[in-house]
Amino acid sequence: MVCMPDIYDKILSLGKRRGIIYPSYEIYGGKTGFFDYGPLGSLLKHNLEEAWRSLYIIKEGCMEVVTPVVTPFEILKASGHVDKFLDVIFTCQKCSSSFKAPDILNKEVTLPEAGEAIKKGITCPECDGQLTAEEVHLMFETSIGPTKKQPAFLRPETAQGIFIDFYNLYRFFRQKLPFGIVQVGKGFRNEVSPRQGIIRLREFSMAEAEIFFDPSHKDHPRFSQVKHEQLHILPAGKKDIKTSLQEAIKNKIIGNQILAYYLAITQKFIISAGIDAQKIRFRQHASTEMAHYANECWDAEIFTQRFGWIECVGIADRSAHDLQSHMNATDADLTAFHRFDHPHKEKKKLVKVKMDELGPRYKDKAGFIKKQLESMSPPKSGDITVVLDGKSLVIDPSCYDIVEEEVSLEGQHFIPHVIEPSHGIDRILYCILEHNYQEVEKEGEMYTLLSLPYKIAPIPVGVFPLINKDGLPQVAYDIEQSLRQQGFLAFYDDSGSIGRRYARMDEIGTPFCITIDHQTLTDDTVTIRDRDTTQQERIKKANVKAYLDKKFFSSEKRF
RNA sequence: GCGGUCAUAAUCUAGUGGUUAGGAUCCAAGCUUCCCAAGCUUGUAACCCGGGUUCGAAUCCCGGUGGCCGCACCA
Repeated sequence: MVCMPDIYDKILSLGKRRGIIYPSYEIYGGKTGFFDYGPLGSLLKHNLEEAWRSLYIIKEGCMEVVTPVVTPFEILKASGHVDKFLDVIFTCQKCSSSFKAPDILNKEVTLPEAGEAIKKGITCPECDGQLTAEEVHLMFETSIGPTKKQPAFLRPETAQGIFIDFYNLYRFFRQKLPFGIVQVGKGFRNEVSPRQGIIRLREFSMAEAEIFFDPSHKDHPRFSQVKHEQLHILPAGKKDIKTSLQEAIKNKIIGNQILAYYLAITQKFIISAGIDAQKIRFRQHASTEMAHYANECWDAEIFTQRFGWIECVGIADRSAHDLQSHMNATDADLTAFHRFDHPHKEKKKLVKVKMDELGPRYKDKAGFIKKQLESMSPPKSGDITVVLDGKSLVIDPSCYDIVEEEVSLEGQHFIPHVIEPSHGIDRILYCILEHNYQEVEKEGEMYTLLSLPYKIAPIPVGVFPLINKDGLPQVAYDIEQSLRQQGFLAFYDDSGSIGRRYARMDEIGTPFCITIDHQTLTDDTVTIRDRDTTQQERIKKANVKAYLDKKFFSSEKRF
């Protein structure tokens, strides 16, 4: 296909030229699926992640944790990743082609089953050669310990670290639901053959939130604030529609309010981060494509020129899957406790053990017998038998009383459910660049501008002397330093014409440029230029900080 | 993984076997410059890697690596 460089190429080119992104390991020829963030890219990514934290931690009240990347085998075994992130493939001995086993056998198979199929005479569909079966992981394998190696993986998602800590976190939140935990960090997937450049990475950054709640209360307290939000949604197997969240809930298109609430704030977040509101849709996963841990999942998809709709945020109802899995695998209690409004009282017959009789008679077995007696409901009449060392044993009635007591049940334990909004930071970042990349014609020349939201822009303000004499550079330099001391990453530049300096700043999305001219020397005023309008205002030097504070705080695209 | 296609400086590119690989942009130094990529001078900087054919290879052949497209895979 012959094509002009599309916007993806332009962004990669700009990114490389201006220190936003570089292909990793470039001087060694590069490695597919890995990208470096350069100086400005790091600032950009940091700003995006901070904006996300500002939303989830400050506004939504979640708390952040940091857990390891290296994850022992058994955790991902319990969570289902070891079994589900595994492909069984056939490799031909003769022509070395590889095939996914299910493609050839038309069903999911285990490795031994694939081996059986070979014994039964399955051969290479290309050349009829002898096949071997093997498993390939989509997780990066590693091991813990230099000598006695324990198998481990680099995490495929940050979420598991949160689930593992549930017991501690529930106590931190003083045993009250709902609460949310977030984590921002790296995840890894050893893609077979990553394409799509920065869109499909083997090592990527994600920002995940796990919202724990009582499944009998799937209402969200702030749902009413978002219920009129309009979303472009694409329900599984249906046509896409524009609808309000309220309608979507009413028509049972979205399963519950909590899920719907996070769809709404996801949309608000990505728009405020600079995504074009017209290029967002929420697509529901069909049951066949859902990850093993989810029972309802919506992807926020963002439209890009080269790749079309790409999944940038996955919002999944993970139900009790993960906590249940880790409970099954360990003895940990990962339940929450729901206190009834009024204790449930009921009369109950109980076995009361008399230890002064039982103890001397059964010695060291007495404790074990006591446990059994107390946990059983007493028979209406006759002897009570317990099982000791595999044998039935009749317990003498003198060892216990049967009493009727009123017991009060204060509440019950349950496994919290989880809604998970999971953001692909790198993908969102690319989409932000694409949606804010503008080429305008300026006096016959192509002029490049990144119209980034103020808080995302890597450099918030440039400071220039109009010309390099009469002491203007020193004044500009002092202002730059002063802004830096006050928390603004100001950038001093005195090279080239003033227009070129504005252009350089526009190209990396710097919202404001301060210029020092001769008037500054007489009345302490400076000009401050707006990136989007190119209009200038003249303000007092002393008011620069306040001016910027106000602009950055009242920006439409703030968080 | 299979097939197609491509690979020249930070970026975009010219270069059909023959001098010192050409241009533009960017970048840097200097001059100039009272507000939007102006101009002048100077400078840094490239043939993806490995073999082969040839007197001679950026150019032709083979292999590898990487990008892109299609299929497959993944969500």
